[in-house]
Amino acid sequence: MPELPEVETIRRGLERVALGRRIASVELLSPRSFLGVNDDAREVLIGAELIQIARRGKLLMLHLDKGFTLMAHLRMTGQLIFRDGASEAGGGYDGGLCVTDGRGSEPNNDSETAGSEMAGSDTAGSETAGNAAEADFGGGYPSRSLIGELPDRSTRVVIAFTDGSHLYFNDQRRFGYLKLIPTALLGEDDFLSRLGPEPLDADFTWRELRECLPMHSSRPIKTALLDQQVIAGIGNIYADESLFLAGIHPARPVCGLTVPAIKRLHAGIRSCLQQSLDDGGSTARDYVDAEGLRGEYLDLHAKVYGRSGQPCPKCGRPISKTRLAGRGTHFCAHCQR
DNA sequence: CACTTGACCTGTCCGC
DNA sequence: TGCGGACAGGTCAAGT
Repeated sequence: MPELPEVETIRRGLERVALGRRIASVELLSPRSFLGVNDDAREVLIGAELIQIARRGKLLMLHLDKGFTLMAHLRMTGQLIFRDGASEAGGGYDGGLCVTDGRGSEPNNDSETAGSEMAGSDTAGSETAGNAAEADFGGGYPSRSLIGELPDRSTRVVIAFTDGSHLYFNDQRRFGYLKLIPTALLGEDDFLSRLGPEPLDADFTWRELRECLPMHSSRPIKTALLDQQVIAGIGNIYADESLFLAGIHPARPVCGLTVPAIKRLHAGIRSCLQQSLDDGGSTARDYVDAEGLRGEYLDLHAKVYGRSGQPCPKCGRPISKTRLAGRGTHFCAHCQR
């Protein structure tokens, strides 16, 4: 589940490999995964250069020249995967409107696009999985799509660049989306404009945390942490992890938090996010070895998440699991009060 | 008003 | 073996 560290990892990866590329075509295999597409979209997208990649919370913003921005929210199962040139041409899609350069947008593309992808100019030997090219990159929900052949059945949008490279938006469950909006209107986006502070910013102090928390509310601290309007970027995994590090019970009311507890929580949030970021989130590199995708991801990043019944790393008592605000919640009943 | 639950979606895992 | 159901969780909408 891509949370702040994973999304930031993707931002850095795409910045490294995709910046400066120019869009040749965009194919919507799942139109619902791409918001804000209208008659003007084609004109905006085709020929646009990717000039900057920013992040706010779990939201990625791919800034294009021409004054437009492609927002990407991966939600649960989203992935952004960049492949440098020589990828298998996109044929046999199951439909959907298709914004391409050569011809108009054709709702039916079966035979049309089959061979239309310009044969890569620098098609080398090109290995598939295992030995990814230097410029390949993938991040998001850990699945084999990160290293497998693309497009695959969870591919929703394919962005082809003029140099033959591709950016794939994959999303098994279609919760995520791409959204095209004028950069000048970013501030009016409902979700973006209401996001809380960035927990990894240098000026996010414990006082800042106290300020953004609803200190008079009796709602459980965990649900406050999950609220993107309170703090941006924390999801279920890092909420559980932060609270464990801070020794705070997830159901504890916000109004019951003392200053020392808030300081511990502040430290816990920052350290688990930073730690995960240092580990590179969950990117394709973690999965080159194939076996045990899930296990490795959780081993790397979780002390309590997904470990119910296993011994608490602090006291050795078994980790508990309950439901809070409809979410699986993992904690140590002894260490977290 | 404050908080909880359901819907969205699809792949995986478990039990019968 | 096959099938049904529970489960996973980010966010919004609806419900309590």
